[in-house]
Amino acid sequence: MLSLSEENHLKSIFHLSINSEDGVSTNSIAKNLNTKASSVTEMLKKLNEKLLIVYIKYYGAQLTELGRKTALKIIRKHRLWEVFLVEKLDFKWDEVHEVAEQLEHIQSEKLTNELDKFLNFPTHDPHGDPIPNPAGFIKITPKLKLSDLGIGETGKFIGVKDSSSAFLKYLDKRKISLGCNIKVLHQEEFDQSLHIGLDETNLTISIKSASNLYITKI
Amino acid sequence: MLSLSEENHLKSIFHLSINSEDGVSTNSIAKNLNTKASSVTEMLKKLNEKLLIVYIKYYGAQLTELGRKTALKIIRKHRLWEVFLVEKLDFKWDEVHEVAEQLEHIQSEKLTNELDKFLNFPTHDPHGDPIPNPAGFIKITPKLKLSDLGIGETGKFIGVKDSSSAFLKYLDKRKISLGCNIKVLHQEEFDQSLHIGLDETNLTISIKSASNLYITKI
DNA sequence: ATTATAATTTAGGTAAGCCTAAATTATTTT
DNA sequence: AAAATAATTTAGGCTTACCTAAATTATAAT
Repeated sequence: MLSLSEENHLKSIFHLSINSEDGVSTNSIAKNLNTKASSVTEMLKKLNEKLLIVYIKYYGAQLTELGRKTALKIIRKHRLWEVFLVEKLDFKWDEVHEVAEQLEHIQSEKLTNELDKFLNFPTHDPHGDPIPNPAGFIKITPKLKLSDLGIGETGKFIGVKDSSSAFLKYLDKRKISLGCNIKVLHQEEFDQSLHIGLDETNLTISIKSASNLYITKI
Repeated sequence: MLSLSEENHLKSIFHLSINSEDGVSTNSIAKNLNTKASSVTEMLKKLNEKLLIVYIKYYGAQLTELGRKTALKIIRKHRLWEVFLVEKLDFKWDEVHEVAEQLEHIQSEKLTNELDKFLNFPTHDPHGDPIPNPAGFIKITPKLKLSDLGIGETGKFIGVKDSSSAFLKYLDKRKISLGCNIKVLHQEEFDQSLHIGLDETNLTISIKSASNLYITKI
């Protein structure tokens, strides 16, 4: 069983290593977790001992396969709880993070898997990030935005890039809600705005808005 | 903000002071929390400093009004999560405690209140214990058992006393489920068993089973 | 290639929350 | 009421997870 701090360090290393081959630096972890580099060094030694990372002095940390799986199990919980908060408890997308940061540390496989079932096995969280399976497996696919679709293509709305409350209100007003299917009907030439079909209705949104919407192709 | 350990001590004192006027003893808390008396003494000093309890050396601890409200807010969360686990995630009544012990420490008033709403403002947890309101107010009523009802009276099934899996299976088989209404139709003289009405059906249960079912009168 | 700067680690300290063992106070027994 | 026993507190240690400041190593600049 890992401590809260150990779990947070693992998660941080996972996120920071997404876009880089080599070791995650002590400083970047410290910045990410709002602690000091010396505290991180200490923890890296411990995680190395526990075979969760490979830590080389002055070089940085890399997750082992075990560490990666462990991180992804925490991330799985985080993202499932986010879905729960938004879909069942009417949280806004920008309100979920702080609470999910706490909920992700609850230890109970049964809880996680029952929650998954209750939510109907969602594939993505409200920010469009994929949810790992129970074994900590994840398919990393580049995030697709609505603006990436061609004319005539349809996508399922799975998340937002910018979750400012202004943007969320904008979506609410237009009845664009998580999970709905959006078809790109036409693109204006002069400002690239998109005409889209949504359930029974059609509407127009700016290219800026469209590039804020994450989708999966259907 | 209280630490996990502070919260657990408060809760423990609350539960241990239910049936006694005077101070809760150091030893009883230690036993309850699986720690040592010396650790408890330390904590009692701290909680006393924080005005959550009144602690008198060699006498024991009593909750202040603030401490009581604080304890009840934690208990509110515990019981709401228990309802969630049983009603939404198909946990059995005897599986919920360990997980609820973790969930009760999540800090977010919004979360607690939205959960309450989502569960439709339940009044009792699956063990028949009342759920405090958001301000930490609780109406303590003696637990009523089905066996306490008179002939012709109806009660709503709100919890079980013994939550052994044998008993839970017994209830499942007879389709006696949380929240259903039970009317006492008749009592056999020779073994005190009860004939009860339940939705469309009638059935007979032993007096022992009846005294295991908590109800509220309707 | 030195030197300056930045990143990292080490050394040593602190607070929380636990522990054991010894000392103290309360309670019960005789 | 004194002695024995039980409960409680105090004293002193330990571990985890932080911290600051100093020392060390890596990297960039001249």
